[in-house]
Amino acid sequence: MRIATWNINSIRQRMDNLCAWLKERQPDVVCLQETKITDDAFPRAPLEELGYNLAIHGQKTFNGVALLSRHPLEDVTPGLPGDPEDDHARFLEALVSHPGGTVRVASIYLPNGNPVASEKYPYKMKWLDRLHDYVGERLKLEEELVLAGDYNVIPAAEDVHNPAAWIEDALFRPPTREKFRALTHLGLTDAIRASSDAAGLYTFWDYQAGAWQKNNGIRIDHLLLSPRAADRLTASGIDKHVRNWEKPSDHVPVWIDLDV
DNA sequence: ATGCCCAGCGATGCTGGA
Repeated sequence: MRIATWNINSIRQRMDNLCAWLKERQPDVVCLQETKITDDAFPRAPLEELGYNLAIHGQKTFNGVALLSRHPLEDVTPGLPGDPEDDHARFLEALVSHPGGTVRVASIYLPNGNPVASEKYPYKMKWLDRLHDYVGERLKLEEELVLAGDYNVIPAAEDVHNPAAWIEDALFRPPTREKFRALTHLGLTDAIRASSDAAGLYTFWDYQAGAWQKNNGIRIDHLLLSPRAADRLTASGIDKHVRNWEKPSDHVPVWIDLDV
């Protein structure tokens, strides 16, 4: 089973690229972020015509997550537990039911957190704490669990072209990375890092200042796997070439293959 | 040294992104 994540930066602006990439990569499940659309306006038809079931959790203007799946989606649950006041559409979980069993998949759009001196940074840190609590509970189920999305966290120096320029940024400053490590130390495997120590495996390049042309990128889109999912991991990849397409998102798709 | 670009909203220049 192939599972992918992609921050598409507006479903309306990216539908042509999304459909072209679906045909090319043939994923079974896709976690989307930054759909930027309300559920009633979500363009379902082109995706359903390609054979995907949809689960969507959106809002007007910002955020918005979705799941596409060739297999049936059950237990569809929007929202990360732990803060009833949080009305951002940043989390959507479902159980993918395939012929050999089930895989639980969550599409995650973690808060950016900049500027650090604003209320946005504590919101990000609290969101990481909530995710930590959620993962602790979920791992008790000993399922195949895939937490995929835009984490807005650069895990380590080898995941950023120019670490010095990012050291005070909400995506890379040490307290952020500390919380991300605490999360993975619960027992999650970073799928890309399971197969390569190479530096320069980026998933985002800013639209500004020729960042793409200079390969001034960062790795912030991750698939984190439960032990049972990690045991089934056979391949992973970053579809960097999509950043060269017309009207690209600033993020590119990341995918894994699970032998299930 | 700083901003550069893109999207949404909605009517024009702002916010948010990372």
